[in-house]
Amino acid sequence: MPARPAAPKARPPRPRVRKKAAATYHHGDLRQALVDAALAAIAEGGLEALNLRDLARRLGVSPAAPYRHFADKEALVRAVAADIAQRYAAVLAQAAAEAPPDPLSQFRATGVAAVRFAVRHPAHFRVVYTPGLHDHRGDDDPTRAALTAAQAAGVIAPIPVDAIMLTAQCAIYGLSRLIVDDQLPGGAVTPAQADAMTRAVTDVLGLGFLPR
Amino acid sequence: MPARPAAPKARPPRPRVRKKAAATYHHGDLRQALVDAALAAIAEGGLEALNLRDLARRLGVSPAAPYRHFADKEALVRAVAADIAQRYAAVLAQAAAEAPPDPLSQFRATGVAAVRFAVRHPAHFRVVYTPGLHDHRGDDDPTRAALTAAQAAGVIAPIPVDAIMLTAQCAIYGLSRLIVDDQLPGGAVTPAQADAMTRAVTDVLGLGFLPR
DNA sequence: CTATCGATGTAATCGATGCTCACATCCTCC
DNA sequence: GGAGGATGTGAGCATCGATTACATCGATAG
Repeated sequence: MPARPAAPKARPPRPRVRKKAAATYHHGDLRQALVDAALAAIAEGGLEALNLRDLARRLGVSPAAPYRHFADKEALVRAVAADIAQRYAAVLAQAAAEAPPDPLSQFRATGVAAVRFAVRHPAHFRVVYTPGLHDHRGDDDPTRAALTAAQAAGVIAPIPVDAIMLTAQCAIYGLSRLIVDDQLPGGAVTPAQADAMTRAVTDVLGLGFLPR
Repeated sequence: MPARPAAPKARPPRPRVRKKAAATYHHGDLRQALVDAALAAIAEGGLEALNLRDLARRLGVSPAAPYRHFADKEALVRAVAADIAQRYAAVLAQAAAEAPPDPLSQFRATGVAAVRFAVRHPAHFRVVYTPGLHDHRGDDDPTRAALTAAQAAGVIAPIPVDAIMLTAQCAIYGLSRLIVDDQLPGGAVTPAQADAMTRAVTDVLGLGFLPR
């Protein structure tokens, strides 16, 4: 019997990338397909719902195939986290670019953008902040930049910049997480409510470091 | 052959609670023992390292025994989370009781206590704040109480209390999580550094809502 | 005292999942 | 057109959560 029987299993045709057609055996770009599929699976059911066999099944590939591209499950998740981190950073940068240049506007805009991202993509937010999956310590956070510039220009009060930045980072991250983890009184949070909360938080913070 | 052979398997003697001795078969208080063992296992290796078979093994009990006391693994983890939540609340309450009664002191004391708990018991902190495991929305947080009382006494600025409380909660929770998840620049955080950061954050917040 | 019954623990087993290994297939490049 | 590396397959192992039928124990009623 030949190694490849007539009708081994009905499989959906796989998208090809490198060559035109001749669709079988090799996938084309399994690595990226895995990352994309994992992204979708996580968005649906969270990180706990991610499972390599299911991913392989959806891509019409054997359960062992993913291991040709990722050493283990965690490596795949790290790739996914890197992907998410990139989009997240892009969203923040764009928000800052579109906002007026004054420090409070910048600060508020990036804060709102960060919280919005968390509200819209809670599962992705959790993954990108899961310890060990991505390093956020080098993030050149637009918030930091805006605040540093503001103090250099003498627009904000003469308190240690580090303290301000730390407080701002904590408040925005804390708000994001509390919303994402549904741990705020009143239950699930709508996008509009999230925006209002972000504005409230940035205002209170602004009271602290803007001169009056 | 008798149902219970002479030397079935060498097992460590199990602690008895109900009666004096005659140690075999029934454990005594397996439920509590499971919670305690889970607490220890989580403290060592985090929630991912928790596994029912290992727990059963350590307690000298069959892998199926835990299912007599918990419907499934999640039920056990929920019991553990409740246990942690109780200790966490007690720690916060004690810190508030020991601090001077003025609002900033109260606020700072509970903040410091919360962050300290996170630094000392990072795995437990993560578990108690894992979504779905424990409901924190009813937490009568001493911080909230302190701030409400303070505003009632006219000690803080006339800004919406809700905004202040939200900001404070976000900042303290955010700081705790950033430390626990090791996502702050500079790597791992010592208890002393954590205290300093907490004080910095509470001070910046205090600038916002304390009248000047 | 003893028969009974509910509570608790056991043994055996299933199904899902991460991962490995030997082998098959295909593409590229000399 | 042949060799070799890259990629995918199939079979299978180990671990773990969970279930089921059965065993054992302790309390209690008669």
